[in-house]
Amino acid sequence: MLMKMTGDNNITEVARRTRRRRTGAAAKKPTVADIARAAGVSTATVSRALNKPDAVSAKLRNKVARKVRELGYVPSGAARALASNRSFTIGTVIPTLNNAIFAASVDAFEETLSRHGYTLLVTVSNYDRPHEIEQVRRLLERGVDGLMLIGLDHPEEVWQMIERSACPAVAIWGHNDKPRVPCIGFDNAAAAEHAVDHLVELGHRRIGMVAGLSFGNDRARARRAGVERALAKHGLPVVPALFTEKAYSHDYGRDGLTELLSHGAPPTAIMCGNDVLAMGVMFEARDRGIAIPDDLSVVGFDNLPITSQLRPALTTIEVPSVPIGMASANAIVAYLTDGSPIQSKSFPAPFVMRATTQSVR
Amino acid sequence: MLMKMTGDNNITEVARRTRRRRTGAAAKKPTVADIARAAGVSTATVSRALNKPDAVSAKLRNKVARKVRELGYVPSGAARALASNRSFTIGTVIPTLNNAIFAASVDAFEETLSRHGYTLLVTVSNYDRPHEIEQVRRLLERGVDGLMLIGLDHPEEVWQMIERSACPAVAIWGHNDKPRVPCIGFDNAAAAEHAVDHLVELGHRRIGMVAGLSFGNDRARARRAGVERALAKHGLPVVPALFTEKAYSHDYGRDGLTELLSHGAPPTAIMCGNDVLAMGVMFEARDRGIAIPDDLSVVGFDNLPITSQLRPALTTIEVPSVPIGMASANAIVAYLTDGSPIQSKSFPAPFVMRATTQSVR
DNA sequence: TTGAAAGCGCTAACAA
DNA sequence: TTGTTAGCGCTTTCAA
Repeated sequence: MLMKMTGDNNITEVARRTRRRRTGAAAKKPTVADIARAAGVSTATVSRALNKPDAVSAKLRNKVARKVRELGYVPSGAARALASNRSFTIGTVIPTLNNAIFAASVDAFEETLSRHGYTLLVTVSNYDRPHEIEQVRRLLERGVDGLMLIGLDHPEEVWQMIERSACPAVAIWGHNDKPRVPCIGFDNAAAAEHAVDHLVELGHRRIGMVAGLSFGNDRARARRAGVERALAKHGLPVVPALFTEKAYSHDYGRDGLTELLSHGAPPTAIMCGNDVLAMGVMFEARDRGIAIPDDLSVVGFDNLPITSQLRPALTTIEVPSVPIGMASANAIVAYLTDGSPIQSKSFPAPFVMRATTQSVR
Repeated sequence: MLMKMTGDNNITEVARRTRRRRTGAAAKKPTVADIARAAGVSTATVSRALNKPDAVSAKLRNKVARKVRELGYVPSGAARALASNRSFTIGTVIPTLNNAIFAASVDAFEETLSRHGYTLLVTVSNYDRPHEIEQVRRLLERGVDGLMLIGLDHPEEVWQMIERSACPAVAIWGHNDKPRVPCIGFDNAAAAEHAVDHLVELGHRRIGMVAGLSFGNDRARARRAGVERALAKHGLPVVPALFTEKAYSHDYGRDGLTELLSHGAPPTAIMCGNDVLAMGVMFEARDRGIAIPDDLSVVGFDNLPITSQLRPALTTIEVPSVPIGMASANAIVAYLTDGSPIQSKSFPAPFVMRATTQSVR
């Protein structure tokens, strides 16, 4: 501390040292300036060598590359984001990761993003709307370049924040003619409707449903609506007592069956809002000695891997979660790369006929 | 463009306008300076009002808050990170989200982080080591404040990057006396060993294993090691033909059983590396008419929700994935908040005895 | 193809 | 308690 320096430098140096102390005395991480100095070029050249190599002569490019390696230089994402207004980061808020179908989509989404140099910021809402608003706000603060949301059912505040921030967004899993943001998904209602058509063809007339919770969940609602639409189409009654909504677990599925069975004229076929509920129904039926599909037909939704292993194997609907994840990531990246507008898209959700459905006896 | 201005201002203004055009002509997002001006205070006061409200008089605090709302101000995470050297972002690289157990941990991890104002950056390695290195590098570039890794088996480069960057890290799911970074998990080997003890107690002498792939996977390796250790302890032979490693799917589990069955003296009990493999074994046994547990005992690992619903219900080992996720998030946050060192911790992994194990007949 | 230099928006040291 | 101001490390004009 005894060295002499000019006033200005002194202040600068003190500040610099103070900062360093905070970081932990030790390693001063190299910056572009350090690389530039070591390579005998300007910081602009270093930046260019790193980001648009073609704009730099091979000689300098190599020299820079060598120094980067030698000094163990790691660019600062924050500085880069601040200067370029791009974070190479995409945000998402999903209800929960603890659901095989969401996880598969997110997995595919991340993988695709990663391939293009983007990192995924994951946030979960727990199906809580205020919390979702908060999460979107935070993602926007973090400066994400794009946003992915599950479904089309979001608080107005969410849409507004997205619009104000001009952040490109895509909603997945849903399907709608005039969504607030482009939507890459499939037609939940049509898929459910088609399954019921099949049941009706088999001769079922008393068809019930153990649906997923529809509040704030447009997919669950669409599936239920599809069932009701099909019933109406076939001139069948929608018996309220034969429709119940349950949270996502095997046990709730069991409860669902118990509930429908308590009706004077129980259903001969049950459409379920998802495979987990359908499995719950199957388990409860098994424990009650109700034979599936002889006494009762059951249809699931999602086509989880295990459903094909059960006996009887579950008839269900395949959800294109991986294609959706990939397509939405690609759409966002394309938009960010060359401005191609994000197009809504609907994937097919094939009906998977297996062994839990049979002609009514 | 006909207005006059001084040389210096001119340059500045042009640059400013150019930037703005890139962003999309329209909305000039407000900055601290705008808020400061509107509220008639300094930028420092705005910053303080936002970050450490107690350091600002109630009057100014309110004034600032009002202007923030009025102008729709959203702080820039990048600028904040650059200036403060903190991103309030934690990174993780997991093998895949498409695995109920990881997903549950990550879900709990994120939730806990979120509660403390942190956002989770998720990255997946797909069990690919070079890719994992790349992902860690990217997370570090993004300036994460902390890192969460699955297991203790990582490329040397990963450890080095973590050390060089002085980024606090925690490994989860594993257990080891001298891990490279603190480890919050459970003793996979001991849990597996305990399960085998149980099998031996039931009189089993020919015990096989359908293990998970152990390459680059210390958990799978530990589970296998635990089984071998238990066998040795009881003076039982480790028959190589009775040990096989399989990837994560029901079908591979089926293959595993087929393989062990081809041995002259097939096992009377099979320990599995995870529940999915165990279910595969059960399904294959069912299809072959092998009665579980009468003809064959089976033990899984993970205690997936569905295992309790199967008949017979699967005997397995409970993995504390949610506690692990929460504890590791809390540990990182505590470190970041007040420097409390991250302590390794091992949770119990209880043996869940159900109906797939029985005395050898 | 290269360099000089002006910011990007914020925080924090220091002075008042 | 508040204001001034110097950066944080990078990108991107603009000029050469």
